[in-house]
Amino acid sequence: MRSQAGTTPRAPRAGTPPEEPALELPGLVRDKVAEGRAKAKATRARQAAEAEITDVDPVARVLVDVPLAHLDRPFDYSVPVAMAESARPGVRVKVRFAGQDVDGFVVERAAASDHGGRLTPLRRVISPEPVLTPAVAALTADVAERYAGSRADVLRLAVPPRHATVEKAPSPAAPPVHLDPAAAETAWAGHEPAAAYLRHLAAGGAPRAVWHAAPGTDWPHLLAHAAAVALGSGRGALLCVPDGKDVARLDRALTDVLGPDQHVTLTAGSGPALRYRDFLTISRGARRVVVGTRAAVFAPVHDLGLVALWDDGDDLHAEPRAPYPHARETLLLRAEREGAAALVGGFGRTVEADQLLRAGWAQEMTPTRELRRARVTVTIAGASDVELERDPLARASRMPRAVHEAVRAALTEGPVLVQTPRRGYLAALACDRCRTPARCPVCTGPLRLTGPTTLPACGWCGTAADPWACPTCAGRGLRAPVIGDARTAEEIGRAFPGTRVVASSGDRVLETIPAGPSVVVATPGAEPVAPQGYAAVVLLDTWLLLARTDLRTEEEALRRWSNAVGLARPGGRAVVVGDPAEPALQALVRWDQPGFARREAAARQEVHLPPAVRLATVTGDPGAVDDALTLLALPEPVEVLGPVAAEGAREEDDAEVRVVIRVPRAQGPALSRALGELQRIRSARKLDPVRVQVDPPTL
DNA sequence: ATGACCAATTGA
DNA sequence: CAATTGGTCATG
Repeated sequence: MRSQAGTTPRAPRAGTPPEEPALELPGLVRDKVAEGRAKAKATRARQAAEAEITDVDPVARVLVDVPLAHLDRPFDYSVPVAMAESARPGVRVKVRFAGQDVDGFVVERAAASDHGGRLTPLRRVISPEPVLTPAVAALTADVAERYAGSRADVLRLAVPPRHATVEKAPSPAAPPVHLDPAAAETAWAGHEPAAAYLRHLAAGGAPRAVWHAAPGTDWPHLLAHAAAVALGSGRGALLCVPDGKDVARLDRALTDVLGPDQHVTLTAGSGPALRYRDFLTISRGARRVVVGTRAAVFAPVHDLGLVALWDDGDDLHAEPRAPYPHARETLLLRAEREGAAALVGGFGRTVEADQLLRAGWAQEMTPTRELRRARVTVTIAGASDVELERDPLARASRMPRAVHEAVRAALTEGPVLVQTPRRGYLAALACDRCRTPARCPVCTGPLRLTGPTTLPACGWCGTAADPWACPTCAGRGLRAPVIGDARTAEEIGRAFPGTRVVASSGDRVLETIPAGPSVVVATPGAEPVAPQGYAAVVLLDTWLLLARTDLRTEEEALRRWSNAVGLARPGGRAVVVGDPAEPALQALVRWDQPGFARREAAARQEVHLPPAVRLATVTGDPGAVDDALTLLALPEPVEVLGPVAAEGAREEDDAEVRVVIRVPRAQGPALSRALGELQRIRSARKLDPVRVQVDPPTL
């Protein structure tokens, strides 16, 4: 390769800067200078050999993969002629950065650089595949900013690792698709204003809705129809669900509605090769309908027309890796930036979704009164002591007679689902006679079993409860009230001899249920789907889900119950064992999760909790957190709570502390900016790291 | 991170 | 006075 003038290996002598040491320096220094010159000469020779710079757009802006927050911006490199074509925006490159070879993405090509000095040439284009589309590049910037995290971290979530073999294979285009425009409106009948929403979507619009599904709704089919409408408008669709089981359901529904080979599924389970293959299918535009779990929110869907999220209250939507983005927030940022329609649906309603309605960001979509009536009837069966004592059968199976009768009747029509809280879900103890939750006599904290052999002790202050006496009935016995699905299944088997009873929970989740009359005992979240829906759904021990002390206890319990009741068939029954005075249970009976969320939102506003306020935590060593607070330029008004010992920290060895920072909702972006700035300063000054979480899912 | 550079600090 | 250490700055 021919060298350019001024960059030839002979150039250094002529180009020597005036301040460079002259030749009469002592021997040692002269040797050093000579050595440095030889090195520079070699470098320039190498660069000259590789780096004749292209004429058109000779500058490549590159995001370098370094973990330092203050380097989180594009750097300019020159583009050698050999890479003029391949170094397109979106490709992976290798560049020299701060003396080392690092990976990066080209985000832009430009005619000139505003960088003063000489540009180093790109070292290598790793592959000409443009894996970071402009839309996703912009999204990663939004997400990093929102969560005060580094863009490199978000890019790692957004772009899967390369797999060279997979890249060689082409991605066949989807076959032509034939859609029935009326089918979607028929499927959505009964949810208002779905028809208007779908028409708007079909016409290329970007309507946004928070959707409350009627119980018994075959939601995968409705979402598949919505995706079909987006596809019919010449655009793509991205559907995000909590787990692999839901992906599988939606996968089947999409095949049903769109035919085969129109969509791609993305799950965490598939290996690196499959993951990259599916990613390429999407980034190359060979498929434009994508369904997946939270990792799919960054999928580079072409011409995105619709983003949909199912059951946004499920904690699986929260990414556990820094900077901890939530699928809901990422999708909504995406809908805004890419002008796509949005659909946030579920049997429940989160206060965050309610916030979208109150802010006027989205419209509400709910079942009509008629549809709700035609669907599932929910009743509460009180589990009063009296009833239990009179009814030995009920006592054995924790089922009041009313439940027993309902199950018996339903079994003649179809399968029955029994939801029972998970073993160890909360190892809080209760009196074995009257079932009053056992409380610490010192501080009224919940008594727990911390180990199989230890005495029950208070979960808050650690006081051992020995001896213990029930303040209600003076009983002396304690029991772990969570019986677990296996025991429950056994008990139900005895109560209904001749009925098939199967269990689904934890690591043994049933995909399908046996044909014919059967009782399925499942823990929350592990309920199998019955093809035609359940004839009856029973919720046992509802008080247990409410026994947690978490912020979202009630909302979360209602969500789990709603998801179980949602699996009932149209015309089915649901019977709930619990306290009829409990507001969450009343909301379930009335199928008024939106009303519950609205009241919950008001309550949170009063006590300054999200989403009425924007909240962030800063965690780390006491000194590091202290430094962080000094450096933080927080917006006003602001509340800083703590520092207090961080949760989960063991007493002696790692004494991490945490502060909670909250600001009015409108100051959220300012808080994110301040925290981002903090991380940049901290990283530039090499201070001890702190973990920043914006909107942590739990506190 | 890594390296360069400058300034203050330490040792002979 | 030179050698060393520590803080700051830039990385294209």
